[in-house]
Amino acid sequence: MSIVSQHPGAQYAWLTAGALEVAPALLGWTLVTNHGSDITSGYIVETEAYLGELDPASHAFRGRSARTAPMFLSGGHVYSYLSYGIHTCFNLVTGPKNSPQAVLVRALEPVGGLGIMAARRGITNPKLLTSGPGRLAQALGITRADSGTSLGSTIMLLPPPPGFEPASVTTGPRIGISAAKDKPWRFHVTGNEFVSRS
DNA sequence: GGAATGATGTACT
DNA sequence: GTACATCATTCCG
Repeated sequence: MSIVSQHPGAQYAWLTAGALEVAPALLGWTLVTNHGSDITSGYIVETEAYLGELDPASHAFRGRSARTAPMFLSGGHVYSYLSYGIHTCFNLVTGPKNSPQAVLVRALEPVGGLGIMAARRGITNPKLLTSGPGRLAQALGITRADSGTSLGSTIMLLPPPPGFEPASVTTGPRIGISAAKDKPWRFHVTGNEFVSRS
């Protein structure tokens, strides 16, 4: 049985909460992508919250543009963009419609489709497959074409498995930004070896 | 081990 | 023209 069919009723309504609530709550959820027969998945172990118009580090800080329009959709949509000309970064839009907020998924612990991920990444070391926003997007086959789509068909989010113990969460400043560096809006599973930085 | 750097597209000044 | 929510490689110690 595939990991997808084990969780046929994934619910996304809770993603309309604020990014600061959703970002830590996503830790331990499973992100799944399904491209034809290529199914890849991983536990979310690192996230960052971006608070839209209130947050100078957010792409939505200066308002809506063609690129950032998906951030203005309701929670449960996808916002993906090209970073540094090379890497795709994957975000989950949160909050109600026209309240631009998003959670950047920065690292996964690989669960399913390791061979597919390795082929997409061109490497085999499991620790380097999904430990970073550009890396995980490549491993899961997420591109800018997914920006503005909603969760459910190609990209899915599944609750933590039964019996999953809530992990200890470490909070700290976000990575790779120049504005609002003091805001502790990065969350990761304490001690997990797949986070992009400890 | 860590620091520096090139790659390369898009948005915005 | 400059900055950028990054990564892999190269250099130095």
